Order: sequence, then C-alpha cells, then structure tokens
Amino acid sequence: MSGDGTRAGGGTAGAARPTSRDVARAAGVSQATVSLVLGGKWPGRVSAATAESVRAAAGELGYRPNLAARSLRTGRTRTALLVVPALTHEYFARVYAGAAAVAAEHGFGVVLYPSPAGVGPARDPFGSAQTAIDGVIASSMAADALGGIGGGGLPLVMLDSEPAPAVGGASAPAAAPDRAAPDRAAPPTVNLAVADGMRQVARHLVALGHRRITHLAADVDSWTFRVRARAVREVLDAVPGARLAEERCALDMGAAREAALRALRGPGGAGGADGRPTALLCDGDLLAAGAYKAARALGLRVPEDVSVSGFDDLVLASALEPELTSVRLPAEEVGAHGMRALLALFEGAPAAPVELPVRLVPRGSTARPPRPPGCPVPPSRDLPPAPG
Amino acid sequence: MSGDGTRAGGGTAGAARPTSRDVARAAGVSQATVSLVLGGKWPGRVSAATAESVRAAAGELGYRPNLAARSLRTGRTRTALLVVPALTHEYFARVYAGAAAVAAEHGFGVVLYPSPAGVGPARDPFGSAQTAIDGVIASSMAADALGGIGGGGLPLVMLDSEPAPAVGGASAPAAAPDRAAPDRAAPPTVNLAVADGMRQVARHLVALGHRRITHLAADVDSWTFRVRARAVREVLDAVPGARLAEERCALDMGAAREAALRALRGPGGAGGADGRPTALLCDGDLLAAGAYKAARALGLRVPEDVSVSGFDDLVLASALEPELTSVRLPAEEVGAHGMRALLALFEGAPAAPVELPVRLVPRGSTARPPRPPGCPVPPSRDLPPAPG
DNA sequence: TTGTACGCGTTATCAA
DNA sequence: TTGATAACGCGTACAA
Repeated sequence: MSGDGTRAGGGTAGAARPTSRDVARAAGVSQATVSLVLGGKWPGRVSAATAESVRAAAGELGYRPNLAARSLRTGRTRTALLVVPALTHEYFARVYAGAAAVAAEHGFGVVLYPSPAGVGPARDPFGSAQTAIDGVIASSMAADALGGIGGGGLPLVMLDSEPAPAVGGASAPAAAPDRAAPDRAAPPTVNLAVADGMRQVARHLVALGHRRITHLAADVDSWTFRVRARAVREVLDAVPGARLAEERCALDMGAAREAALRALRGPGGAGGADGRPTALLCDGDLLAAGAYKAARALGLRVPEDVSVSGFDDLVLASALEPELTSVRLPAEEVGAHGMRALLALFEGAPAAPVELPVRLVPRGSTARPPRPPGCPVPPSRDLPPAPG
Repeated sequence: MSGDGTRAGGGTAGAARPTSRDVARAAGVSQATVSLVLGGKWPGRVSAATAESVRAAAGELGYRPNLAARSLRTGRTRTALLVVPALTHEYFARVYAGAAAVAAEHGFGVVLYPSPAGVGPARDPFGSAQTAIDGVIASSMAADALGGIGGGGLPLVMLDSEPAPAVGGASAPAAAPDRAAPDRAAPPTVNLAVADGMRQVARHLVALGHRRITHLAADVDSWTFRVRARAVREVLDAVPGARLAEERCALDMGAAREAALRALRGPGGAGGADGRPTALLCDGDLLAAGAYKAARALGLRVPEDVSVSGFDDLVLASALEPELTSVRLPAEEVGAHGMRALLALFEGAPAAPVELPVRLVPRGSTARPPRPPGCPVPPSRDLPPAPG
C-alpha cells in the first residue's frame, strides 16, 4: 500500500492525483455530491451554490476522474474500437478522423485496430488492443470476418460492407430483415454508394465515346470490389457495341502496372492498336497510377491514346500528370456516421442503414478515344456486346 | 442492481461476462489462486495441477479479465498515447504501426491522438482521448507544445523532435544533460537523421553538377524543418560557386506549386533561363509533386531542365513521373523505438537517445543540370555564394 | 500450498 | 438538498 504513492509518473513533484474525496474535502461536501455535480446531474438535487464550490475545488486541485474506476463502476469505457484493414492508407486515416471527431463530441474515444489479416478474418483484437471497449466499428471487412470480434457480443457497426437489407435504393430487393444473418441481428451499416460511383465513371467514359474498356479490378474479395465490378458490367451491358474486359491485380502500383500492360498489349499480346482498350477504369487511384506507368512504358499518352480513371480521389490523384479523373469518397463522413450509428446502438435505438453519395471528379486523364465512334473503323469486328 | 445484467451488448444470449470468481468456483479454488495462476506468478505458490485446472476452467468459460478493474487496482492501463500532428499522412500511419506492433508484443495498446493544432501547442488530449494512459509518445511536435499533455507528469518520449543533448553525432556540442529543460528532465528522444538525409540530397545534387539550388522549404516551425534548412545551407556553403535560395510554403501541393513557380520564374519574375535554379530541393514529396506541376506549367521538363528532389519517400514518390529522388524514412522503426523507449521509461531505465539513419533513394527526377558547370555561361553573374 | 480480507476511485441507492 | 454506504472485479499482503 505505501508503495502506491511512489509509482506515479516520472516527474519530480509527484503529488498524488487528487481523487473525488479530496475534492469533497476541499469543498466541504461529500463524495456523492461531487460525483453528482461533476457528472452534470445536479440540477434539482444540489444547490447552485454548492455545485459552484465543488467545481471551484475541482478546478483548483486539477481533479480528473479516474477512468478505470468509473469504468469499473459503470461498466462502460466510453471507448470504441475501429477495425481497419490497413492504416497506411489515406482513406482509413480519414475515416478515423471522422469517427474520432464525433466520438470526442460525446466524450468518447476511438482506438484503432489495424487488422493484421487485411480484409480477411480478423484475429481477436482483444489480445492486442488492450483497451476495454464498448463497441466496434469495422471498416471494409468481410461480413463474417469478425468472428473473433463478435465474441463478446459487442455492439457492432459495419462500414463499407455488405449492405443491410433495404436502403431505399434501387437495386436490392427488400428481403426479410432478419433472414440474412443466422444467429445474430444484422449490424447497422454505413455504406458508400460505390455502385453509383462506378456507374458514374462508366457512363462518363461511355459519354466520351469509349467502347472498349478494361476494368482494372482489385483482386480482393470484399464487398466493395464485387459491387464495383457488377456496376461497371451493368452499365456497359446496356451500351450497344461496348466491350468490357476485366484484368485483376493486387492493390499496389507494381501489380497494377503489370495488369495494365497485359490489358494494353491486347488479347494475343500482339499490341495491335485496334484491339486495345481505349480506357482503363481502375478500382483505385493507386491502380490508376500503375496504369499511367504502363501506358508510358508502351509509349502511349494519357489521355490522348488511352483514358484512365481512378477511385478514392486521394491526394495522389491530383499529383499525377495529367490529373486523374476519380471518384471522391466522403471518408470522414463515413467515420462520423459510423460513430453516430454506434452511439445510437448504445442507446438501443434502431440506427437506420446509411448510404452516402459519392461524386465523380472529372480531370485531365479522361478524354475522347483516339477514334471517335462515328468514324469508320478499319476491320469492324463483330463481338457480342456483353463479353464474359 | 438487477438492471446491470440487461446492459451487455445487443446479442440475444447475453450471458454475463464471467469474472474471476466464476472461474474460481468452476475450478474449485479461490479467487486469489485464479489471479495468481492467470497472472503467471504461481510457480512455487500453487501446485501445477491446480494451476492447470484453473487454466482449463478459464478457457472453458472464455474468461477475460476486466481491464478496468485491473487498472484500478494496479494503477496502470497498459496503454500508451501516440500524439501526431496529422493522421492523414502515410508517415504517421507507419509510425503508429511500428509502435503498435512493439506495444502488442508487451501486452500494451496504443491509442492515437491527432493533435488538432498540428505541430503547435497541443490542447489537452485527456479531454477527448478518453482512455486512461500510462505514457505519451509525441511525434514531430515542438518541445514545448506538450504543455497540456505533461499535465499529469506522465512518462514522455519525443519522436522526431528536439534532440537530446548529445547523440554521438557530429554537430551538436555535448552540453550538460539537464541544462536544456528548466523544470523537467529532458524526455528521451527518437530521432531521424534528417540532417544527414538532407546533406545526402544536397551532395547528390552538387555531385550532379548543380550550383543554383532552391530549397523549397516547409513553412512549419518545427525542429525537423529547421534542421533540414541548416543542413542544406551547410553543404552548399562549402561548395565554391554554389548559390542557395530558399522559398517557403505551406505543406500542401498547391502552395508548393506557387512557391516553385516563384522560384523558377527567377528573382525578378522575368523567367530568364540563366538565373533560374537548376534544382529544386524539397522538404517533402508532396512539395516535390507541386514542383513538378510548376515545372510543367512553365514548359520545363524534369529532370532535363530542372531537377527535383523530395523527402519521405511516400508511395507518391514512385507514382510520379519521372519517379522522384527522395529520402527514405524508417517510419515503422521510429514508432517501434519510441515504444521501446517508453517501455524502458516505465521500468525506470535511462533510455538512451536514438538516431535512426535515413537513406537517399536516387530516381529519375534528378540529373545533370542543363548547362554543365565547366561550360562557359553567358553573363556569369557574380553573386555571393551564401545568399540570405 | 491455499484461502481470507481489504482497498483501488467511482457511481448509484437509500435514508436523513 | 445532502451524506453514508454498498458495490464494480481484481491483485496482493497476510493468515491458515
């Protein structure tokens, strides 16, 4: 017991941290009164004068409530865990910022858990994220990847993941709300309108006159990328004469470069100019950067010879030359809505699913294709409009 | 009291979280024995058989110690706070990752506090970062910017900040260890050899033949940038005939572009080719990206007409065209060392200051200047070698 | 070798 | 309007 006093900090003046009892003594009241006042629940229970004197004493002593004790007593920690596949990414950093800002407004903290397994099944974060938490916000993860996390049956919000049954949007047929998840109610979701974003890009390219488009797709098995692929296909399927190819690659620049090279060299590797896609529609700005490199390696100019589009609108997008046509994602908003949904969950409120709009930002990397569609093309190949 | 059971989670099977008493009952021992066994302090105090049965019971019940209770009892939270000026930056994300990895190895967690004020004085993080913490790691902040944080007199480690008295390096004269900080012992530091990095860049440019160099400097008052400016000056001062200018700008691409335009247009804004710097040495990759834009706007090619160098070696560096000569920073190492220093501080160990080496990564953005220094230059202007 | 008892600082219930 | 008092779950002297 006597050793406890020595422990605190490394400073010289290790004055023991004042407790609520110290404040009570200083103010000449009881501990309970201090708790009431500082907890903001005094109106009607403690006289204004007493309340003021308590606050004064607390301020004087520099009193800070002991969070551990509070948590022990209340059972809540006022802390949320944000699980992200990779922190080293602008998008997730912004999601965090948005979540943390809202959390702070409500006296909550947010701790980050970069899932080591990427989007795959997350290993129990409680092992390493030592902090006790009240709830979890999981971003861009497979719906079932949270097995380890759900262990405690904690309130959960999913970001950019499988959409909840019906969002009022167009495509998804409204199914029975509880049919999807077997043993557990489907968690609230905050989604980006990625499908719509992808459609915007595809339509933009089509409107420019592109008919041979290759989708440079991220080779990652997560909802967001599956949705994107489908959206592109839907748009292109509806355009007579359009031809869509898909080239998959890992989510890094080098892989993207290789994939783009394959795409631009054409089916047989011959590099014939007329079989070549006139536009590369990429799943991310990073992939688009790789596509730029491939184009340059082949002596092709962007956008004169080949148009390139990205997704995410990172700072990278405007750093590239020419600046990259991309899709701006309201990352902070996603984080903020996620946190709000979690807070709502704490209150026992329903927390309706949210879908946030995204916006195409056209820049210099997309232009009309080298040969406008109206002109006579040399060997007018007749392929089916919807390739496999 | 009866209400407490209902609180947990949102799941249907809200089985109350097992406590150590539950484990004790299940194993047929006392609570104290459970604590001893699970705390790993049983050897010599509890029989192996009992220990095993306790562990079995704990595993069976899925017991997880209540962190709040543990913290309350021990006075420690096993959590460190990492203060960074901006999370939306690859570098800090990597620092976090490095710190978190080391922390996890030691059963610690790391929570992030993105200082809203940037590198300026940080507002009390305890207000928003609700988590109780054992110590603080502050990255890239002014030494005195942590006034609000030091409040509790918590153990503190500084990253990429004012160096501790003597690091064994070259420049700083070894002063009395405690002379610098007035009321408090100087915190351990983990530094990058930014000065050396900058010297490497400067020498690289000089070796290529550059004599007219403009330092595109970040207009941020922090140690790291002051050191960089000085290092460049030192190198250039030692080169006969070299001329260094400095152009300051905010840490973003747009500002960098403007600053680079000013630099490239020359002193009088005339844009004369011979007064123009042949190299732009930038304080960061982002600034370098802005410099690229300025060069293009003026119809100058990189590196044929003007060389550009960066700092940080973000992914952006290799996304640019041509790829950017930059300085690679071991960000994860910085975080890891920072966490180790903090752990050492917890142990009461001295924690020697660390300086981590950085490495120049030459790429395509730097080349020989348009006019080699040996050639006769038209109107050989005679300016002093070290401009203000 | 094991069990008992106490207290960490807070909040919440109840009686005054 | 206020003050005792009892938990919350755990770690650890101390007694058995």
